[in-house]
Amino acid sequence: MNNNKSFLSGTLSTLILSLLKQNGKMYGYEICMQAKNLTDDQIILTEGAIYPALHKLEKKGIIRSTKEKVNGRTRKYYAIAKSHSSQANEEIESLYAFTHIIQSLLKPSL
Amino acid sequence: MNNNKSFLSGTLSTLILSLLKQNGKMYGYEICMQAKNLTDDQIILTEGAIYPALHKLEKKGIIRSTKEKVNGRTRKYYAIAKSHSSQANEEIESLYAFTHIIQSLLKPSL
DNA sequence: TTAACATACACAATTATCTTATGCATAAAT
DNA sequence: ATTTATGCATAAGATAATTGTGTATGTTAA
Repeated sequence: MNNNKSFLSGTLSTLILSLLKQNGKMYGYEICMQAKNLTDDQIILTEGAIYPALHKLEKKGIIRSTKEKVNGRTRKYYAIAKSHSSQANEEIESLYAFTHIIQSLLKPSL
Repeated sequence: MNNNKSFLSGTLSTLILSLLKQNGKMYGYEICMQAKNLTDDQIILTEGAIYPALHKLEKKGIIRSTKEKVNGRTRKYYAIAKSHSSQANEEIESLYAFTHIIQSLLKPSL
């Protein structure tokens, strides 16, 4: 990813899991586009970041992939592995909680 | 830092700026302790992370340091450089906004 | 009294992660 | 015909954090 001064650094894989959870299955390019569109171009996930992240998550067994041919182009769909859905949920909740902690640090008065 | 699966990755220097802004001046150890205490041990800033981050911010001119001897121990106080306070504020606001974007991605229903 | 804990800074090796750039390939649009 | 969009992948380099270590002083408990 590239903007927001790279605040996203450690959050990419968890964001991916969150999007996969919400959509069931998605392919890499779709994840990039959805993040971009949902955040009004504020979060840009680059291919150089997203594909290695997906590969790593798959290697860990947290997500699994299936290939599909659509309009002559191959899509590689990813979905959260059933066996790891609770782990994924925990990670997502953990990131959500983290954002609140940061907010409380940044604006302790609120 | 070490817990939260390292979600803090790209946010450390901005968190430092935020704490410095709130407290006027602080020394490294104090920053670690305050982050730990304010977040109920949820955010642990390690020395290996905090000191390089402080040095980098100082090198960039965003913060400045002054040494003070307290109880025989030397403390190196840091404060936001007046010339860079607006830049620091922008960064803090940017991180704050970022946390909201992430939240909207994680829980689009809310 | 001495071992443990707290305070306080710093750095170095390793690992993790992201950026930037590039490459391949097909389809649609201009 | 060329650009734009779709779609995956990898490699080099930069950035940044983890983990471990080192130095040093003050306090507290066994």
